[in-house]
Amino acid sequence: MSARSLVVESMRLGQFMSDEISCALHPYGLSIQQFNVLRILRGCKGMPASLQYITSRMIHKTSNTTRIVDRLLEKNLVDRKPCLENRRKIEISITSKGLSLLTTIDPVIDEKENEVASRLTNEELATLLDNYKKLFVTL
Amino acid sequence: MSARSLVVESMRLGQFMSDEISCALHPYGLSIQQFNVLRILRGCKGMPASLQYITSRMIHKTSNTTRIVDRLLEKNLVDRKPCLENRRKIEISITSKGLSLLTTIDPVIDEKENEVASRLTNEELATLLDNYKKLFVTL
DNA sequence: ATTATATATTTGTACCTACAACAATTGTAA
DNA sequence: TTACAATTGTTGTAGGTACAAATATATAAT
Repeated sequence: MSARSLVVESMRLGQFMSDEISCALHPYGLSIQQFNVLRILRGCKGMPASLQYITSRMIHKTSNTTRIVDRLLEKNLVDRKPCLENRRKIEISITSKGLSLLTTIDPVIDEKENEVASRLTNEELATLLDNYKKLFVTL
Repeated sequence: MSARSLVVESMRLGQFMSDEISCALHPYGLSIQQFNVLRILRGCKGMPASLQYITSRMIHKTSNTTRIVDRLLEKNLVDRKPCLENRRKIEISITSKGLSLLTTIDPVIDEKENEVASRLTNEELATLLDNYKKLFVTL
């Protein structure tokens, strides 16, 4: 019985977290996936990233990165250039507009994350993350 | 820092669970949402359910139940009749074909759920579910 | 050089989610 | 009764997920 609860409640919790973040992002016109791609690109610190690299860092591995990047392009939040060394690749980088949007959003998301995490003590949180590791590979 | 991990890893875990179940359902041509609706209807034990009732039991509350039921209808896994007492409502029930499909799938899902749950001890599992309750309302 | 294989991205399709607008029906209150 | 609000379900649209096939380029093998 609790095997089923584990599966169902884990899905519900994931959905809950996703809803919390999506909701906080809504005023900025970003989906959670678009936001994630922007944060991945910021993490590259000036180095452009290939689509393949971005995909490997996303939560939904089978998500279609091409089309998510397309939407960020339309909003001028990212740049996209063919890679000269390897013409199969394209180089994606975050624009200054993208960076400044992230700077605006950062504190909102931080607060949301802290608000949720504050429902657990530090010990409970550590135990939870530890149990996650036993359940699945968390790169 | 671990506030962010909590949010991200919870989303990842939810995705992992969802993938595991989706994958097990794939040979039977059911999506996880379609499967969920069938299980909800079986739980009604002969009583028909309204779309509203089904929606209230689903993991994704904003999911479009009309269209998910449409697909189950096409496969003759559910029935759909107007409600005579309240003509705004419709009555959905699982067919015998739907019931026997569930009977086939049940052991496959049970095994998958047990396999995942076996990675934790009973005590760890209880603690995990307990922490879930602190994080969000699990009806 | 030609062929085969691997890599990197794009495109297509079915289904789902989120949100909003709409239509029909029912309930309520002046 | 008429008007207004609430309930129930449907439809439309944009974006996303999952899976598979297609395209282009690069690398390796013969």
